[in-house]
Amino acid sequence: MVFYLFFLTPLFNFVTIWYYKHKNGKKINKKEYFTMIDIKQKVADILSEKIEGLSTEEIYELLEYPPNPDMGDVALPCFKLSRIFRKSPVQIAEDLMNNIQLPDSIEKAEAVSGYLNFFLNKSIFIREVLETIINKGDKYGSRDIGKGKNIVIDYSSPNIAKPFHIGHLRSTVIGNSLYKIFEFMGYNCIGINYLGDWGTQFGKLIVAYKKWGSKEAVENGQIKELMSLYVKFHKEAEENPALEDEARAWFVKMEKGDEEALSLWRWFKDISLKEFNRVYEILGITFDSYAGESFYEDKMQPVIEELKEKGLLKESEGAQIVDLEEYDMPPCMILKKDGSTLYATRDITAAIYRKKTYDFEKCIYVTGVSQSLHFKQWFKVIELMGYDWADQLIHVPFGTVSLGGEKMATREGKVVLLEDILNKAIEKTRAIIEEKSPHLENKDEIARQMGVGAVVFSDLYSNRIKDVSFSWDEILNFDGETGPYVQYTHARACSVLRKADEEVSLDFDSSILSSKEEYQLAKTLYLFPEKVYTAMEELEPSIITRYLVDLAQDFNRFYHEHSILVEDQALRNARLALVQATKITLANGLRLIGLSAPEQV
RNA sequence: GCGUCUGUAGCUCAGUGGAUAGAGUGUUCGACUCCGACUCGAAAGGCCGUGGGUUCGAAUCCCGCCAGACGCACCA
Repeated sequence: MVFYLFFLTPLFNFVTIWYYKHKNGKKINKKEYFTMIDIKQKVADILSEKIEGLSTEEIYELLEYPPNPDMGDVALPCFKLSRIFRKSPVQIAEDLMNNIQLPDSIEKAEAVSGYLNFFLNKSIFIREVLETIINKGDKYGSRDIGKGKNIVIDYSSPNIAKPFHIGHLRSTVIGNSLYKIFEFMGYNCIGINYLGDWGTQFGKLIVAYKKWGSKEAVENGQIKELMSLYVKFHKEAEENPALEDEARAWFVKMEKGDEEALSLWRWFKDISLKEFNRVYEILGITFDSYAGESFYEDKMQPVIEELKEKGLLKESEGAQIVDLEEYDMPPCMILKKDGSTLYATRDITAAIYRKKTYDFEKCIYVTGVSQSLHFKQWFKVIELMGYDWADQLIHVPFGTVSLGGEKMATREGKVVLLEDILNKAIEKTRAIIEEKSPHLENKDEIARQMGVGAVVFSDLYSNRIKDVSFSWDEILNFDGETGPYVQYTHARACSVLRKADEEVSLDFDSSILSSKEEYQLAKTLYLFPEKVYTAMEELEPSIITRYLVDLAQDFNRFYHEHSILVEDQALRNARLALVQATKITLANGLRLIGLSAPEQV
């Protein structure tokens, strides 16, 4: 699927351009054409006339961006062509250079040791890029490839009765970013917070509460009291394993509808939700559905029947399993020997329900990498049930968060609460604002946006599969490649535009923007749609995070080297357009990773 | 033991089979009468874990080994 989408990109552009060119037999609409600029496409079109035996799409795939600006803007490595044409790559590059006819938009082509390097006409390129961005505004980088298609994203999904700690942040922010990215690509997204509100851990909590807790203590201590009961349970259970059986028995009672068990469960759930919602509010994250595990309690029986009917269920050591030995996997357990259900039972049920309800094109699960096998197993069960949409289920794993080298474990009480981190980050930002911009309006809101931004950005900074070691110093560091740096850069661009106090006009002379900083900035701006697309394809928000740092750096270099609000009106107009385009792109990118883009900080 | 993932500058990390492997941070040295210095520039810093293989070409693909993380039936 990934390969398929990748292959489609150039085709999509090609077809779209063709469509615009031929629409109603009229000349193409300039504005529409500019929204589709694709410099590789331009080069591929030129080359395809001279290279026989390769389609435009194949040539497109060969093209790359040179590592160094001195080598041009787009390059064709001729080594692979060498075999087809039985000529040396050097020769091919030179022959092509001498034969191709360059349009105005390409200044020159140079053959250099087996590469054919194309140099764009800078002025035309900058004009096209800036016009595109300013015309499209907050749609710059968006597509409509997902039009009419649904994508379910299952993320955050904290366990009730456990505190929301730094480990939960990753699922929340990665999922939230994927939601925004797919939405930007035209998909209709359904964000589901699959709350862990069912299962044996409630049995444990009930046992602990009845033995060592009290109504008063829970009402006063809220989730912290629940957590300490949970921790105490595991401590005691080490000495007295019979407690585990008691806990399982209480869960069986829950599944059988025992009123005492259920009312305690509801109470614990309410307490937890209050806490979670407070954190989501600080983060500024919402969900379309909070259908947690308990939602599927009355829907599992038919699925178990279905597994039985399809001959997949097998008894083993008293439990009901689906044997996956044939696929080199341990069995997928469906029912425990006491007849109660498990995680996999609910996941399978939920997937079937979601397919029926949302008719998704993809259903994405954002969870820790430690659950990889679990997903592999039950995805296989769905396939064995004969559902051809099994390949639409996608597990998006992320690395483990550790605490000073040790794994965080709620059971042992070793956690850093997310709310504490967010509040500290906000506090720190607030202090900086107080010092640097004491006259700022709504300081509290800006402090929240930037403090949260710092934490979220740092979580989305590396490839999601990497393990992270939590450190207060790192998460509260606002220097270098951080959220505040990018947000600050955006605010700075806004500030210049405010000072200019004039409409940014599209009527500017792009040939004035001739410095290397200006050209480099335009090139980076150009890359944004491609980066967003890759981030979607690879389900990897860090691609956008990285890009934003590059863009902010390029802008700051430009800003440092050149004055924008100069007397020369033509130069001023052109540079303001560049600033406006940067502002738009930074804001769009920040939005896609779930950060605010305040205009003043 | 088996399986999955990770290993790149002192540290944290980027890096589509292609040209001289890049940022940030830390260290050293610089730049503010100037649009917001939470900024910018320069220097130093690399057997890309290791040994083979494939290829015109490998940090990138394949195999072995080493190190670490995470899994491997009644938790989620």
